[in-house]
Amino acid sequence: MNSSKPVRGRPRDPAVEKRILTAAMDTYARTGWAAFTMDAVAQCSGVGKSALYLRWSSKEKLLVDALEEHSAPVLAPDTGALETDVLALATELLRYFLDPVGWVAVRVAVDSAVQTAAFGHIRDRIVRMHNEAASDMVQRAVRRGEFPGEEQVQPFIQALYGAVLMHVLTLDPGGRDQARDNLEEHVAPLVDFVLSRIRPE
Amino acid sequence: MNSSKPVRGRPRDPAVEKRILTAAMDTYARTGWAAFTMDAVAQCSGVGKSALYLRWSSKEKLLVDALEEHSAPVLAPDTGALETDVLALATELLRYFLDPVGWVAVRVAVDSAVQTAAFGHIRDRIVRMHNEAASDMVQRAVRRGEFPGEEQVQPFIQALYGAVLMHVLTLDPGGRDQARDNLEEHVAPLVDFVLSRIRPE
Amino acid sequence: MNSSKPVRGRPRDPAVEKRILTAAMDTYARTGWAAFTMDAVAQCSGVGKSALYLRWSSKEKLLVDALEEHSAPVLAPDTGALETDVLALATELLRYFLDPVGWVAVRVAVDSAVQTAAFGHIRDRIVRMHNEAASDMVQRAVRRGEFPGEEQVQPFIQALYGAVLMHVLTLDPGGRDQARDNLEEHVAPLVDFVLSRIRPE
Amino acid sequence: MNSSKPVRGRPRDPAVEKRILTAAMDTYARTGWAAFTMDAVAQCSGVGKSALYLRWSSKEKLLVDALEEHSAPVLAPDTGALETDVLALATELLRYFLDPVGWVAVRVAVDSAVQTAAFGHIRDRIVRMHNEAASDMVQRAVRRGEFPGEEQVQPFIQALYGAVLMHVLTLDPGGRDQARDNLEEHVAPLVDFVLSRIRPE
DNA sequence: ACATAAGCGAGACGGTACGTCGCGTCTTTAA
DNA sequence: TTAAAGACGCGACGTACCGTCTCGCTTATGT
Repeated sequence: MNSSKPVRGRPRDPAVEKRILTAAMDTYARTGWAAFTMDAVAQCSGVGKSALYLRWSSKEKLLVDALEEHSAPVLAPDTGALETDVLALATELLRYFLDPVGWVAVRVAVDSAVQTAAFGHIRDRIVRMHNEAASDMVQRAVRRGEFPGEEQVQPFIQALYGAVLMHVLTLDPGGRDQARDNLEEHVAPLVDFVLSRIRPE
Repeated sequence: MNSSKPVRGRPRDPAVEKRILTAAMDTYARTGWAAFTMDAVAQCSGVGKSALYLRWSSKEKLLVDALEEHSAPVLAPDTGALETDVLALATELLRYFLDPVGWVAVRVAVDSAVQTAAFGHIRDRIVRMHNEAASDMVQRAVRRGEFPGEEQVQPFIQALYGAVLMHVLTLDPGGRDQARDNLEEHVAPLVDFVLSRIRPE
Repeated sequence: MNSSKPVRGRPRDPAVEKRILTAAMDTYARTGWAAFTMDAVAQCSGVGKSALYLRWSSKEKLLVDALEEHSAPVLAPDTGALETDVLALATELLRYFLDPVGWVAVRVAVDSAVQTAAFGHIRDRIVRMHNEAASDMVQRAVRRGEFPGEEQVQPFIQALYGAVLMHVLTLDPGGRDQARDNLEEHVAPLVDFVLSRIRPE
Repeated sequence: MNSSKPVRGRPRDPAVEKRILTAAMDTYARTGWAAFTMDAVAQCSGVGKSALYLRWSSKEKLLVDALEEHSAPVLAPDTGALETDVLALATELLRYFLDPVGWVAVRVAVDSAVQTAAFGHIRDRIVRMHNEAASDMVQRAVRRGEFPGEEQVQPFIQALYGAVLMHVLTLDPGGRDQARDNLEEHVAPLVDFVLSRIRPE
């Protein structure tokens, strides 16, 4: 069925793509946006700049793809009960936000929320990616009768996500390190708060 | 007591400082980070680059100060009841996040959360600035017996702030415009949800 | 044999080099050292500053090369007799010193005579360039028996060059303009004097 | 009699002028034109920039005055005979050209020969300063009948000065050091050449 | 087999912003 | 009014990146 691409010329080396994305994440994670340079990524992945611009037309686009590639997108396992589902999701989310890779998603989403064209639809993809898992989870709870009404789904998700995000944002560098080793301890109060009044008293 | 600075040489013109900060916010708000240029700010404020670098050693530092200067830091009025206080605060917060100036605060906080030196303590300042108003508000509620316990203060604030932040993050450009004109409508569900967590059943 | 440079990457465009050198001389000649700006040269030659600094690490270096490139280095024609040779050389030299391009050579030689590193060997190149033609001329005269002894060659050349140089240095702006149109008239007395030193009585 | 200047306000400190001129020469001699900075001169002489610009309207003007102040202007002693006069003058001239202070004169003269207004009459002053001593010397010789005719005066002076100048210009750094310790040895051949045919055979 | 087409590493290129530094002026306090 | 200190507007410096462009070479397909 691949007769539809009668590729003439040398085919793209898939290894190159992989090397670039890895190098991109490495570079960003290690040195931050300021030193996230196309030349640096090229050098670090042993690739010419042509290979980069052949695939991504700008730095931003590359970063987003690198991000998407290297982020296990916060799975929300079906534990059978909302409470445990939420705890698992929040824990996973905290781990994600504390990881350089995960934090990039936040950064890009925040950046792209205000930018105009060519950068705007990136936020969509990131938001959607994260929303789906959470929505599924809540829908299951609704079906089980654990969650009051349809109209509180978005506020719930936004409060949950937002609480974890704000919690991370509030931590100082030392706190971040400490949190990485005690995920549940940091997450529990937030989950407790968000679930209170939903849980049958 | 001011013998410690016997003012040698020409003193810095405070008007210059003001003009720069205004021009900085203008430039950023109008053109975004990409076109937020030191030369542009200098030109637009009728100031030499020396005057800029005499006060701020980098673009980032300048932006942060401009931010702090020009952001009325989300006053939480004392309406006498937690419910109305929270609604007012959340509305103000939404307006703030939808404003270019306000969104910069988020951007910088997110950026600086992961960076190390020379950019790190900025997050502290921003976080602290926003935390104070909210904490005061909740403390008042605690005193009035409207708020259950001390240990839920931080989760409450983080959920409230986070929910508004996530809400803004979720909006597409069109939604942002629409939200600016219907602040309460967007804020109400979130406030309802968060407040229902602490309402006695 | 050219295996020593296997030409990796895009080769430098020789046309760029040429355009820069021309623009450099133009800029210098028109506006003098004060307005001889790297940005100006770049702009005027339709070239980025990168292309400039890729080849010359400083303004001075560029000027020197521009100089060398665009100075027909005072040819001393073989007329068959010392007297006419000297007159021709001196006339040519006067024209050269009165030309902005030529005077740069003097300026740079004088500057670099006292500077130490990174600017010093430039004087050598300029001096050597001018010395060769003159030495050839005198050697021919020595072979013809028109010039007394080997040991007077350097004093002779230095007196001849020096006399023309001092003559130009002595002229006021008006005099310079007038001299440009009457080269021989200005040169003749100097040549007469210098030649009379070696003429058999 | 000094009632004609009923100086109001604080009188100028003459020591300041002296300190500045000394610091100017020091700075130039040590570091060359590139590092000859108004701020540097001010700092090095313990003086504010105002004091500098109160007296000289530009860097160039200051340098010229510093130059004039600190250069014993090549005295040509009356030894009673042209030959010894010329030898003394040339020796003194060589010493002068080999001295940083003296070389500045050359540099400024060369620079100002091509520059337009505000810098041009400086060459006049320098040229005149040096011309007077030499002219006097030759006039004495003319009166004594040691020098042929009036019309050869300028060529003679220009050849003499020029020969010494070119000789210095031709020296490499090592040669300059060596010449400073053997002035006569370097000067003698030049003087011999210029004086030949004038001296009674 | 050999032309044609594309991928790829390397790095030149036109721009543009960076942060620094110097000029010559201005503005303060102290003498 | 001078003097020391240093802020100020301006503009060039030399560096670094962006995104594009050419090289020479490699690796495929199509004839």
